[in-house]
Amino acid sequence: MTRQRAAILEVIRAEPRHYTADEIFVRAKEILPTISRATVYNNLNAMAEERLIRRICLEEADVYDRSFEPHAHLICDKCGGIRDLKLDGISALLESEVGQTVSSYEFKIGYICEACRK
Amino acid sequence: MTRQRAAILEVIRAEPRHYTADEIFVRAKEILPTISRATVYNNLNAMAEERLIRRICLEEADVYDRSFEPHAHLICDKCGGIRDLKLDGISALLESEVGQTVSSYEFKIGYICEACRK
DNA sequence: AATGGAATTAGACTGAGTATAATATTATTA
DNA sequence: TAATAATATTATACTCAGTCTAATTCCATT
Repeated sequence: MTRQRAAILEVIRAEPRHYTADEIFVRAKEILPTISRATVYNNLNAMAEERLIRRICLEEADVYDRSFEPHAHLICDKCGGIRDLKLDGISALLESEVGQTVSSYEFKIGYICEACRK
Repeated sequence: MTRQRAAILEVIRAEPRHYTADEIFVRAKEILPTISRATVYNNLNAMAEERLIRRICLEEADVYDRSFEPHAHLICDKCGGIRDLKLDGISALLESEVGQTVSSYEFKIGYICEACRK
């Protein structure tokens, strides 16, 4: 665990929200001013590969989830805000319907968030 | 329905596989040699908006689905191949767990396809 | 045939993400 | 501790999917 990776993880896990690579870069720079953009991208890719964090692919840019723990994402059609949603029963459903080992999944659900419904 | 949009739809619906915007551009050019890349992107965006087709966001580039009909996508971790999967019971599960109207969803499931398992 | 609105075209532009080559750090061995 | 090897970081150039723009073409309506 290099200082750079620690800083990146610190940023990702500081708040529940989901950051883009560039937001993480800017915030990590506040902790480690010499950190390079490439290092941020490298580590995000490596950590996603190692299943330490999860990449969520959105329209504009990818964002990152603080853990790999499987859950769905509610994405507001209006403001683009993301909310985590633990879906009980999804594993059983998947297992029975897919009929073979599922390595991971990404489940994005469109809706209108409370703030935007007002 | 312009000739351009018709050509794009013809390409998308010619085969069950999922094409990138650029692949659609190349194939649409065979039908309508003067078609422009911008037109392909414009129409794909418009048709996705109108829920005529569906955009699937993959690592490399987005691909398009011939219909908007809700279903999940099995994506092979090795070769990247996509297979459609109709998941019965997902609507009921979503309705009960989300607790409000779901406008659409995108469900990508990682697995190893039959060909790659051999 | 003339008018006006909408779609298309060509090509310049943007920016998220990648590749590269040089440098710095850490681990290993003697 | 010093020398060596292996790995990670840095800075920056680069790529390329997708967007933007301004000029042109198409098509419906009168």
